[in-house]
Amino acid sequence: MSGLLDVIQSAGTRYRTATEFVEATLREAILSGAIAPGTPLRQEELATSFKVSRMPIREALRQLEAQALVDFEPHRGAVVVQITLLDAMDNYAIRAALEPQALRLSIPNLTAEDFEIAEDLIAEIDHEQDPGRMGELNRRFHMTLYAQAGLPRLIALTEQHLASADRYLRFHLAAVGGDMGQDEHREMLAACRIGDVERAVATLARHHGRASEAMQAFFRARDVSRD
Amino acid sequence: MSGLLDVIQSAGTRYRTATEFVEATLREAILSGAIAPGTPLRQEELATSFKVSRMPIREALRQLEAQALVDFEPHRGAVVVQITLLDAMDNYAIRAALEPQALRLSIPNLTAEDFEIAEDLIAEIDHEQDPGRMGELNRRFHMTLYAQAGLPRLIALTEQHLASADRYLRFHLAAVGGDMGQDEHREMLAACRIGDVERAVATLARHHGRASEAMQAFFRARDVSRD
DNA sequence: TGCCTGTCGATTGGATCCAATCTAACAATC
DNA sequence: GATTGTTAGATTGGATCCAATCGACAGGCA
Repeated sequence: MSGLLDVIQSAGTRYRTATEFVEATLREAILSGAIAPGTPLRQEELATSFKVSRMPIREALRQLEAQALVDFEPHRGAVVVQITLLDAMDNYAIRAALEPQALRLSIPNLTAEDFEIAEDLIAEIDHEQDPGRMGELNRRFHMTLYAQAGLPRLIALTEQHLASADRYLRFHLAAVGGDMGQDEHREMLAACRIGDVERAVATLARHHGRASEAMQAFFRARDVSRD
Repeated sequence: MSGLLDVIQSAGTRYRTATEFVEATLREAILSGAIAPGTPLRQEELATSFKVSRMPIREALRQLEAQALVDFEPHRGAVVVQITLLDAMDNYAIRAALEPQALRLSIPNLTAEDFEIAEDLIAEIDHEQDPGRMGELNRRFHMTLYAQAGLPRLIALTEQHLASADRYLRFHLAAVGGDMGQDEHREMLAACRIGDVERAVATLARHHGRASEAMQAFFRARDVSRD
């Protein structure tokens, strides 16, 4: 371990084990696209660049496998899972199931502070140019509205799949022409404020449906196979 | 490895690595309740009983951690996650979100063969006494109706959480007095046969709602803390 | 030419070993 | 008697080592 934990600990978030650090870093890299889909993840290579042995790498890869971020083939190693239209649709379908549920349960518990945070995030998204940060702000806006659902596993699962959506962000933005759906964000927030669960959920469904259709048309138009 | 893989390969399902075998076996044991919630999973102990070294054990435990079946605490090891009312409600909420989505997408693709299989499973459940097998049959019935959704991740995630529900099966059966909700099963299947998506989904929602409420009342009545 | 086969390097799966940390029991102090 | 410090054993995290498997390529054969 030696020098690694020092670096880790000086970097803000504290990780208690090398495995945790490797897992979090790799996940972030995969979700952001820093490591391209299809890239083979050589254990020895990762070990030297993380300055640890292969063991924490392997444990981290197993966790990422369970999160469906890498494919494992015995004696052939791990590969970053591809992005296909099917995967994108799959992700949308899962989010379209989980997010309304989370929202429905959360709305009754949302506070004035939550509304303020959500309001600020909408404003930030308006002024943001960088696609990567836009994705993060979008994620935080949605999670703010879901966070009071009171069921930790539901919230974690929702966040995980919302984060996975970042992998499709480039395509998403291209598909919808840079429109993050701010109108729907505002309408959702307004509905949450007055406790109108049905309208909030319906707006969210429209949000998902519109994005999903745009993405589908986009992929169909320029064929998936590349990238 | 030596003697282990022989045993594995003669046991029906073939596992390609010891890690896979350990992971599947432990998950099964946790879900069925063979390993009680709260049990610490000592790596050395598991290693000797599986007749492998600690390494495949560790990788398997990491995967189970990502599936929220064990809790990991640095330098303290893995523990089978507890069963609480909150967890049960969490699981219901997730299933209540995922399963209608899977069903909705699957119904248009269901074939006559699927209906036959589902029909047979309903009959089998009628005549089954053993709670463990009843849980499995119930799971297979539901999955049969979801299996044609066409989205692999959605299906896998649904199955995973349906399987997790087995952990609450004992409580579930006690709560509903042994009634697996066969009336609703029959109504769902009938609706699927005639392609009535809305009625099928509504019946499923009733199925979930009834089970969830019974479980909640049951836990409340006899307090969660024990078991 | 085209196909099969065997060998070699690369890479992973698993075993063993060492270091770091936690738990628990016990001693010392107030 | 309760609390705190200390130390030994148990247990995990990580490193290193060895064995098994895969892919590519070269050579033999029809």
